[in-house]
Order: sequence, then structure tokens, then C-alpha cells
Amino acid sequence: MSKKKDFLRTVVENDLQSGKYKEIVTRFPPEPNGFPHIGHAKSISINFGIARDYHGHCNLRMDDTNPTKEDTKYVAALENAVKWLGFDWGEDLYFTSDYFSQIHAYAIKLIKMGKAYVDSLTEEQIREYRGTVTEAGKRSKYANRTVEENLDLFERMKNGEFSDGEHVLRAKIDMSAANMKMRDPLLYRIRNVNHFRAGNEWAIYPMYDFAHCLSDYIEGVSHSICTLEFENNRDIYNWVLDTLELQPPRPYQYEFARLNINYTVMSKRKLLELVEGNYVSGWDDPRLPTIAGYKRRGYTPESILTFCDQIGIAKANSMVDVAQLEFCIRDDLNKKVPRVMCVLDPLKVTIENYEGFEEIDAPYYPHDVPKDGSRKLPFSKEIFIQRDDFEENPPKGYFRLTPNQAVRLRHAYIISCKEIIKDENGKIIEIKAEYYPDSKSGSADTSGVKVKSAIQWVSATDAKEVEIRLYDRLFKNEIPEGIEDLNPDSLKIIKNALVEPAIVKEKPDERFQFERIGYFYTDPIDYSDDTPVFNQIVGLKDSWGKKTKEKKVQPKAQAKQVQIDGEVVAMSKEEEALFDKYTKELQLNSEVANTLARDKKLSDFFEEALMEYNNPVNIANIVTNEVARELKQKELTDLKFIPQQVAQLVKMIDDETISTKIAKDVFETMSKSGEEPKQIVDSRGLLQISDPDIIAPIIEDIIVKNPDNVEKFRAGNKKLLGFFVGQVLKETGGKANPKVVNELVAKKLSEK
RNA sequence: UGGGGUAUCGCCAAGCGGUAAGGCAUCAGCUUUUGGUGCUGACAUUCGGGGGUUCGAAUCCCUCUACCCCAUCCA
Repeated sequence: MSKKKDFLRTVVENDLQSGKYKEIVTRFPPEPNGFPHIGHAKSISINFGIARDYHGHCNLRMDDTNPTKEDTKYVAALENAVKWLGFDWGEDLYFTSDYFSQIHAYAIKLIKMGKAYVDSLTEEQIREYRGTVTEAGKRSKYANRTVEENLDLFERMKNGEFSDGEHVLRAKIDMSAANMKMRDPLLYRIRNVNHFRAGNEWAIYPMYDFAHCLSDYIEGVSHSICTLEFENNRDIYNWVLDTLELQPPRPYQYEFARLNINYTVMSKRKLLELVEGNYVSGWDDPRLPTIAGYKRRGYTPESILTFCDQIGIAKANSMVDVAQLEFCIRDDLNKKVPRVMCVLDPLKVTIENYEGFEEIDAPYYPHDVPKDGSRKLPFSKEIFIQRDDFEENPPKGYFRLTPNQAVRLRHAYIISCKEIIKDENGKIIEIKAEYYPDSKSGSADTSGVKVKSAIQWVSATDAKEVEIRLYDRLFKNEIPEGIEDLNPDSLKIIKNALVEPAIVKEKPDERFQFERIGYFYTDPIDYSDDTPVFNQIVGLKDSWGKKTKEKKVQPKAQAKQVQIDGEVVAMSKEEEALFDKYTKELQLNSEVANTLARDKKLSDFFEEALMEYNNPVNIANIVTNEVARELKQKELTDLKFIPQQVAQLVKMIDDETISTKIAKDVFETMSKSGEEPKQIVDSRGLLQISDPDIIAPIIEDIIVKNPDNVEKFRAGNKKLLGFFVGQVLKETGGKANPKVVNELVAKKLSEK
């Protein structure tokens, strides 16, 4: 189980604890109209993850209510993705289309209840009648049809008697609802087409808003988790289930922010554009953020899942850095994968003083990976090294081979450069070198020669030529707009790279670390023993390469932008009069007076409380803060408590019966139960403790228990005072007089 | 513009009135026969801005600002 608890798991835990559900049931409900991408992986990880963590189960449901867009090939892709990620839906593979008759029956019920009607407006009229975000819509005249008419029409719609668009079934809710989604939402539309599963049985198909909540209910889903853009649909979700009077337990919808990653695109539309415009090789192009793409690239399911876990679940729209994903795959592969040698851009090295041939035994795994296995590395007079591992005029800090600097051939000998051979253009084509016979890798090294690094190499006669595909980010912009932002260098193919023979002969794995380069994967489609093809999964971290590349101009820390306040709405005459009275007569501070004067409910409440106990300032404070909170969603008449009770509460603070801290608790209890404040205080024993003789020992105790913090405090960390006060208050159940505690703590801490 | 959301480090993200978690990135140092890994340390006197309430505010109240979603017979 993930250690950290996100807001969804918090909800789930509460629901389990309160007994709202006996078992947690979630579902992953994609529409089979495209290939799943890493955003789906997040959803899969959430839904299946929660089910697993709380011993419930998660259904896989294809939301196939729109026959014009969906196809069975996408169903397969979705199934594969979930399976690949390691989740099992068992028997629970469902299709919304399986519920068509049940959903239809619910529609009939709604019609009979007078809550749904057949509308015969045109599409344009419906749009027009819906109104705008600021103006209310108006209801169609067809909304007045009788139940019998509606039933008849709906039946005939179902039987295919009408053409597409002639009629729709709508819920009768409210054409002037502030939530546009609630303006008589469409429930069914006519589609005289073949459905990839249901065939031609239906001429009408339910809309998302009607089908989804009912499917969830039918499946016994407890937590229906979707993305943020469905927030407005939640009202319909609840309306349908409530109106149909479906018995609990029933599902509730929760929303989280969908995943965005920089330098790529995630929308189905844009992905489709890339595939269909042949900007990539297909849905499984290794540069794509599709599950199929990551799979082909060589990402492990574990790394994707870890990533999903790391980024967390929240409601803020965000853009995750690809670096986070790259970290996950590197971290995973680092622990798993054999290290081998590959030369991308070969430079010939002839070791003049070496004769013959040998096979060097080299372990597949470095000292810090606890895995066994090794292979034979052929070594001979002629080898190839990576071209950039030699520099005739090395920059400062260069560790590799130079005319004056020896280097170790990984797992083999140390060599030094004797001569540089160039062609007529001055390009280096060969290095003549010498090796130190005593320097053989491992305990055999008695040469005493010190080198700064070890480089990879392959023996010229034994190396295998392979194709390497190097991938870079698909887009050059962090937030790409469209194909114009494509990175022209996102794919680099190296046809004649050289690898050591064991990789192809022994095939110790399908993923490798090519030492000092990166992690690579045998392409599952194009790889053959004759023409091996490797995809770069991700490069190794390269602090040297980064250092040598353009020293990026660090964007200067921008001066904090000054935020200009917008204009505040002016007060009405009455409000102004009230404001004047409050500030002048009652001596309230202007901020408090302002809130009070502008809110009729609050000022009424305030004035009434004032009649009970005349302390305007303190009552005003509690009214503008605590009461205001309660009144945010409610009317005065819905309150469980009355102004007089608040007045009494203030009175108790004033005569120091209780502290302001306790007063908050009392207020909360009172607002929930309507109990008298005095009674709450009495029955729970909340009287304030102000006696230093009682408080002092508690402070002593806490000081003894927290020597570290005492030290920090004495070293100057003054905000720790709050920590100690908090501890004392915790110890006394909040009853200690905080003013006294503050004084005492400060005194005790400065002593000694 | 009405309604619904969201703002905590360069990027994610905990936190729910009492010491601003963690990860990525970055920067140092140590280790290293991968300029990899590992280890150690540094990295938010401050939580979108401004006020208020409180002994004490990222957390409660007021207010302003920015961004996202909603006017498909898509999901």
C-alpha cells in the first residue's frame, strides 16, 4: 500500500469506518475509442490500487455508449494495457452496452414519474434554448407531453421508427439552473447504426450522464472516480440516482486532476493526429506517451506504476516534469539489468604491443547490484572505442584518453596513446596505442598506473554490428501546441553501432545498460539475430555532459510581482449607515464592521446577540468569523443555535471561564447539536486552567521529554515556543490558559 | 459574464489552529574500474496578494488576483 494517503483514500477509509460500504468497489471505465496513454495508467493505478489496498475489487468496464466512435480493436488495447500494468479484473470485464435494457427500463420509470420527456426540437433549437452561462434557458414546448405520449414516442424511437436527430429523451430538471449541465440534460439520442457489440438491436443509445451513474449502480460500485472535467456532471449523477430512488449503498462520484507531462501531448485528438499524419510510426511509437509506446520503448510496468505513485493524486491542475518519469525507469532498471558494452560512434584503436587473443571474464553486474552472472569479453590488438572518449586537445576536467592521459579499457587493460592517425581532412581515423600488460582489471593489476576513468570498447574482430534507435523528446516545447512544435531530432538511428558478442549470442536479458550510455531494449518487433535492433529506453544521468554543454543562463530569480488589488464593490446606503454605526458607536475595527455591514444575515445575527450581552467587539469577532462560516451554506433559520447562545459563549470567554481555544470547540459542538454553551462546558469539564501550580509541572515534563527542541529554542529558534505551548495544551486537553502557558514556557525555557 | 473547481520550493505533493513532510530537479562533499549507482549535506523565516480573528494562522473569516472546467444529440 502506498505510504502516503491521498484524498481519495481518506474518503474511502472514512466510508469503510462509518460502515457506509461493506466493500469497496471501483472501476476503470474507458471509452474504447483510442489507445490508452499514461494518463490512463494513472487512472488504472488509482482505481485498481485503491481496490487492492482496501481489499475490494475493481471492474474493467468499456463505456461503449457511442457506437459511431468505438471499436473492438481499442477494447483489446485497453485490456492489454491493464494486463501489462499487472492488474487483473478477473471475471469483472463489463460493457455498458450489457446494461442497455436495464438502463432503458430506468428511462421508462423516469418517464412514468414525469421526470423525463421526449423532445422534438432540432439540434440547433436545443442549443439555442439552453441559454448561455449568464442567461437562463427556456424549456421546449414538448416538455408538456403527457406520460402516455412520451412512452409511445420513446418506444417508437427504440424501434427505429425515426431517423437520427428527430427526437431525444431529456430529463426534466431545470432550464434555468446555474449549472449548465442541469438544463434538462439529454438522456437518449437516436442512432440508426450498428454497435460493435450490441449489433442492430438498438436504435437509441443512452448518453454518458445517464448511462454512467446507472452502470456504476448496477455494478455495485462504491466510489466512482473520474477526472476534474466531470465535476459539473456530478449533479446529474446524483439527480438520476436520487430521482429513481435507488436504494443504498449507492455510488458517489469523486474527481481528481488528470495527468499532464511536459514535452508531450496527452489528448486523444492530438495523439491521433500524430499517428494518422505519420509523424510517428504508429500507436506504439516509442516516443509516444501511450502505454503501447512505453512498452515498445522498454519501460517496465513497475516503473510506470512507481511514477503514478510518486506524483500523487490531487485536484490541482498540474504539469509533471518528464524527469520524474525518467528517474523511475532508471531507478528500476539500475537494480535489474545487465551491464554490457556498446560503441555508438567507433574510433579504431590499434594496440601495438599486444599480440594474440584472449577472453576476459567480466561480470554482468556492478558491485552494487547483488546479482550473479558473467560473460567472456574477447580482447585483441584491434579494438574500437567511442569517438568522444578521445580528445587531442582535451578541455579542463576531461578524464578520458588524450595524448598525455592513459585510460582504462573497462574490464581490461590500461592503454595510452602513442600516435594519432588522421585522414586528409584532418579527421582522426585511428589511434595507435600501447597497453600496460600488468594492468589487467581486477586483482591482477600490479602496474601502479593511475587513470581517471574506464571507457567501454569492443574487439574489432568479434564485435557485432547492430542498429540503435536513440530517442529524444517528441516535442521541443515544454507545452506543445501542435505538430509545428515537433522536435525534428526526436529519433536518431545509428545503423552500425558495435556491441560485444555476448549480448546477441547469450541474450542474458532483453533490457541492458550499455555502460556509460543508457538503458536499451531489444525492439520486440524489428529485432532479429541477424539485424539486432535496440531502442534507447532512457539515457544515463550525465553530469559531465551537462557541465560541458552550454552553460545555461540561469533565469534570474524574478522580483516578486506586485499584485494589484481589484476594485471592491461599493456599499449601499444602508450598508454604509450600518458600517458607520459599527465603527463609531460600537468601536468595531473597520474590517469586522465591513464584513458585518455587507452581510444582512450576519448583521441581523449580531444585533440580536448584542441584546443578550453587550460586548460589541467580542461578539462581532465571533460572529464575523465563526458564525460566518456556518452561514456560508445555510440560512439563519437553518442554524441549530441562536444569537443568545453565542452571546453567552462570549460571556464565558470574557469572564475567563473558558479560553478562546476552547470556545471554538464549544462553538462547533453547539453548531452541530444546539446544546447550551454552558451545558457543553459543564458536561465535558472544559473549564479553563489558569493556575500556574498546575501548569508548571506539565511544562517541566515536556521540557524533559524534548531536549532537542529545548536546545534549538535556546539556540535561537523562537518559533519553537509555539511547539511547547502546543504540547502543554495537548496534554491538558486544550484547557490550559494559553496566555499563562506562554508566559510560563518562555520563562522556564530561558531559565538554566 | 453565471456556476463549479484550484493556488504550498524550478516540477509534483503532504499538511485540516501549535516545529512547513517526502519525491524529482539543482548544487556541494565522500565512495566508485560506468563522469552511472550509493552515501552525506545544502535547498520555502514562509504557503497567490492584502486585511481581520487568535497567546499562536498554510489551516478560520473578509476581500482581491490568476488559472482550469461547463452553453456536443462526445465521454
